[in-house]
Amino acid sequence: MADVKRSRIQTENRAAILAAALEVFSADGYRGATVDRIADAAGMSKPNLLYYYKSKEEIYREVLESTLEGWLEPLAAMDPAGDPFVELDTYIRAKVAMALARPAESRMFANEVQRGAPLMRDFLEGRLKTLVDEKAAVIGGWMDRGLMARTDPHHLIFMIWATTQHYADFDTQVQAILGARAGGPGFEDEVVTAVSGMVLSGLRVGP
Amino acid sequence: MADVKRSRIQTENRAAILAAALEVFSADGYRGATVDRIADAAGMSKPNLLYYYKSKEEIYREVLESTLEGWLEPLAAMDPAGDPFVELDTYIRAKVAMALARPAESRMFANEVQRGAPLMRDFLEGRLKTLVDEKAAVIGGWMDRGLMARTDPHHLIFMIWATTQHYADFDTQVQAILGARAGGPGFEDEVVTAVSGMVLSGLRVGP
DNA sequence: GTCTATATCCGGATAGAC
DNA sequence: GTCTATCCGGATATAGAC
Repeated sequence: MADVKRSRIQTENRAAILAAALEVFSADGYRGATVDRIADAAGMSKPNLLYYYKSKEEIYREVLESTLEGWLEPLAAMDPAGDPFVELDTYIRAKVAMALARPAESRMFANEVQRGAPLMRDFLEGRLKTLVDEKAAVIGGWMDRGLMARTDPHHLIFMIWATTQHYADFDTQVQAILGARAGGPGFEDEVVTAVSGMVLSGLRVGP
Repeated sequence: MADVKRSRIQTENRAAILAAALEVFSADGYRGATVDRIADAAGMSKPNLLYYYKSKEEIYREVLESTLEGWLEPLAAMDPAGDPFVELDTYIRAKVAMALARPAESRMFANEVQRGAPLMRDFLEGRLKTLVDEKAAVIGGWMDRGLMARTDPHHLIFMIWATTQHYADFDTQVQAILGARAGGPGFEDEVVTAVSGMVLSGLRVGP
């Protein structure tokens, strides 16, 4: 896929399709999305779109796979040798930034998982589980060394995922409740401060 | 709606339709769901189903509205006169129990919000916002009185929502990572302990 | 490479027999 | 109240002209 030689127009059109598909899939899910709306959003006709990707599923797989890796990076970057609170704060900061910068990707994954992850099962049980188990062990190590309070590392990771992705997946709800406060220029800092503060303050070890 | 007289068979069929619809809508979203699959799951023919509900949208509205109120109750029950940690722990406990007992409802709401909440907008900006603002003020009052550490009350509520609903909406992912540990008999307690512990420990005021 | 036209199927909804 | 049959719009995908 990645090594095929393509003309400039091909590259551009494929990119336009993937960008359009991301928006449609994230809003309506795989079943609810239509090739028609993707083609519209990509500014081309439906047959033309199907010249680049043979089927709706092929587009979906491509969008999923091309964005998945990016969401693993911040967790993978967590350094066992670092200070737990610096590492966790950095992680939370990165996840909040991603949720606010690329909410459509977050919603697409949420959608896929909510329908039982038919296309992501292997990824969830394989690469993701391996990475999470590994990082849970890192966090457990910090606890063993008395650097942070004891809690279940897996649930701590779930908590960070849930709280950060909430601002992407439930953006509509957050905006309905916070009004103009949400989405403004200082909002990312506000969220990072609140989330990081609440998550980490409970993990500090008493002096 | 509620006052119309109905035969026993009508009552049963309508209930079967709503139960089936909940499953289908929660997995595939409004657009992705089909009347056919709902009818199948309800054990009746499509025309027969449409004898009870005139359209797919009517079914959807009914399922949404009939389940919405239940999810507000635990928050509404939070008592300003109570102890903050008892009240918040009770709230978290109730939300975890609901997420594990009725995950399909949680996923259906998540789906509706993720697609921009076309049918729940008024609810989000009205009843929900009012309730959240009111309870945020209650939490703010506890902070003013020095009963708990200071943090943004709205984000605290979001955090409780996100962490508890995570176990319903991302159930597939949680199971992929935790394996047999998830879903077992002691799992609800495990989740309550982890979530309540992490959320509340950071809010305790120093001795 | 991109279009028009179209084959084919599926989904929502209705008509009318029983 | 429940069924079979069916209409019709919309959806995926393809054929073939340009």
